[in-house]
Amino acid sequence: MGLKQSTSKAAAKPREAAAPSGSQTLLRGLDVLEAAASGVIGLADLAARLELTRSTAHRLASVLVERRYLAFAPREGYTLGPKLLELGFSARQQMNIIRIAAPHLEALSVATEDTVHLGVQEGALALYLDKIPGRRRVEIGSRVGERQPLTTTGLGKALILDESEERWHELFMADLGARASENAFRIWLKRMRAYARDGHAFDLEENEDRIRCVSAPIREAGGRIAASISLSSAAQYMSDSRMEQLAKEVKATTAAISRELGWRGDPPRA
Amino acid sequence: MGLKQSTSKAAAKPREAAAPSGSQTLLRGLDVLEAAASGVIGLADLAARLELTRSTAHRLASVLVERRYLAFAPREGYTLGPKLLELGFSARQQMNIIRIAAPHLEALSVATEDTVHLGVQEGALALYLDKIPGRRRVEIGSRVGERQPLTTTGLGKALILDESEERWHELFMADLGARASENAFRIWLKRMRAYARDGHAFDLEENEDRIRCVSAPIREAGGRIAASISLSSAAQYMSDSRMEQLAKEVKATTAAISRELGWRGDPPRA
DNA sequence: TTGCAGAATTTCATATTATGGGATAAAATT
DNA sequence: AATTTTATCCCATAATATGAAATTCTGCAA
Repeated sequence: MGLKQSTSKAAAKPREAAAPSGSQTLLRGLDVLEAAASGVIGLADLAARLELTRSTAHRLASVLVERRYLAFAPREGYTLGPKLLELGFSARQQMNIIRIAAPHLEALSVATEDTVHLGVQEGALALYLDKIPGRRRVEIGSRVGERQPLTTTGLGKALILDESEERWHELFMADLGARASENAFRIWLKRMRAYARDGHAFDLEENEDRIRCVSAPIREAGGRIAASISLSSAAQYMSDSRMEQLAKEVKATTAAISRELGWRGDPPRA
Repeated sequence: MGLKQSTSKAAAKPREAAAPSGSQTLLRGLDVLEAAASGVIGLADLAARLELTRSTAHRLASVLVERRYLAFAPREGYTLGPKLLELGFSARQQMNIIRIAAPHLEALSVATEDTVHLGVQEGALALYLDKIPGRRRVEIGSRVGERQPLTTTGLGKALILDESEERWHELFMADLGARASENAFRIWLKRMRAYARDGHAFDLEENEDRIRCVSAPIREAGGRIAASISLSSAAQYMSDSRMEQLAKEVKATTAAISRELGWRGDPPRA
C-alpha cells in the first residue's frame, strides 16, 4: 500500500490531537471531497494538492462519482455532486432548531432587510447553522457550517451570556491569544456585563470590519441557551439608535423561538 | 483484513453495474454516512445494518465524527454533522442554476402559495435541485438530491419537451417497464404533443396520488433545455382552470430565469 | 454505596485490500 | 502526423484495514 504517507504525514502537520489512527482510505476520500468543495478541480491538480498519485486520486474520485458525491465533467474536472445536496438537506432536517427557527428568521429578515444568522455553540466556537441574506447589497463573509470565535462575534457573545466571568476570561484569552491585553479584557468585560443584563449583545466591527451585528440568545425548556441569532449589516446602516431598536425585534424573535422550544420563563430580568 | 465481504457482497446485492472495483473502506464509510441520514442510529444498529463488526463500524464512524461529517451523542447515537451543512451549501453554490433561480422560485411560491421544485436531467432521470414548500399544509413527497422518472412527473416532462417522439417512446418504456401498454403510450404521446406545443406540462396525479403539477422548461443561451420548474399542490387546489392560469405564471417565471441564463429566443411557438 | 449490563473504546496478529508505478488508450493541441 | 495532456487500467507488493476479544465507561438498579 502507501509508502510515503508515514513520512509526509508525520513530518508535515502535527494537527490537533494528532490522530494518525484509523482509516487512511476514508480520510483521503474525504480530503478529495473537500478539495472539490472549493471549486471545480481536475485530476492532476487534485493529485498534486493532496499529494497522492494519479492512480489513487482517480480511484477515490471515481468511487465518489459513482456514489454521486462528486460530479465529473470530462475535460473540466470534479465538482460536488447531488448526494451532498441531499445529505445537506437531511442534515438540516435533523437539527430541529433550524426547522423551528427558519420561518422566524425569514420574517425577521424581511422586516429588517438585513442578514440573519442562526448558530449554536460547538466546543469553544460558534457554529453557523443557517444564513438568510438580507435585501441590501452587503456581503457578509460567513458560511453555513463554518465556525467563528465566541467572544468577537455577535452570535457568539449571545451564546455565552450566561457563563461565569471566569469562563468569559478563559474564552477571551483563548480567542484573542497573544493579542489580548488585560486592559482590552476589562473593556470587553464591561460591555459583556451590560449585554448579560439586557439579554442581547452587539458586535461593533470587532470580528469583521465595517460589519455590525445585534444578537440575542434562544433558550430551550429549562432556560439553557441552546442557540442564538444575529442580525448583521454594514455599519452605515447600523446607527446606535437603530441597533437599540433592532435589539427589541431580535429579542421578540428569539422569544418566539424559545417559546416553541418549551421555554416559558421570563426574559432574564426586566 | 475483511473476510466475509467477498462472499456477502457478491451474493447479496448484484447492484447496477456491479463494481467491486476499488475502495472498500471509503465505500463503507459512505455507507455509514448514509445510514445516519435516515435518523439517529446507535453503534450496534449501525453495525447490524451494514453487516460490519462493531470495531469496524466504530472506527469508520469515529473518523467521520472527527471530520465533523457525523455528530455523536454518547447514549443516543450518530447524526449527520455540520460538515454536511457546509458541503451541501457549497454544492448549491456550485450549481449556478440554483443560485440564479432561487429568488424567482421564492417569488412564485409566495404568489401561488404552492410548492415549487427546480430540477435538471441527470441520465434518464429528473434530479431535484431545490424545493420551496408552499404555505398550504400539503406535504409533497420529494427530497432535494433525489431522482424521479422523466415521463411521469411534471418536472420531468418539461425537461424532455424538445426530444423526438422516438426518444419519448424509449423513455416511456424505460420508466413504465412492463406496466406500459401501447395504448397507454398513445394517450401519453397525445398529451405530450400538446405540452410541447404549449411550452408547459402538467402532471395529473400520475406520479403521486392526489398531487397535481404544472411545469415548464428553463432554456439556456442557445435554447437547449437546461432545467425545469414545477408547481405542485393537492388536486383539490388544482382545478383545470387554475392550472391553465398557473401555467402562465410558471412560464413567466421560467422565461425570466431563461433570460438570466442568456436565452433571448422567443418562447417556442406563439 | 455496590453491582451489573450494555455501550464505548482499545488492542493486536493476520492477510485482505489499497497502493503507486507504469502501461495503454483516447482526446485535444500543435 | 506528431505531440501533449488527460483518462483509465493492470498488477505485484506490503502497508493498512480488519474483526475477535479484552478492557474501560456509564447509567441504572438494588
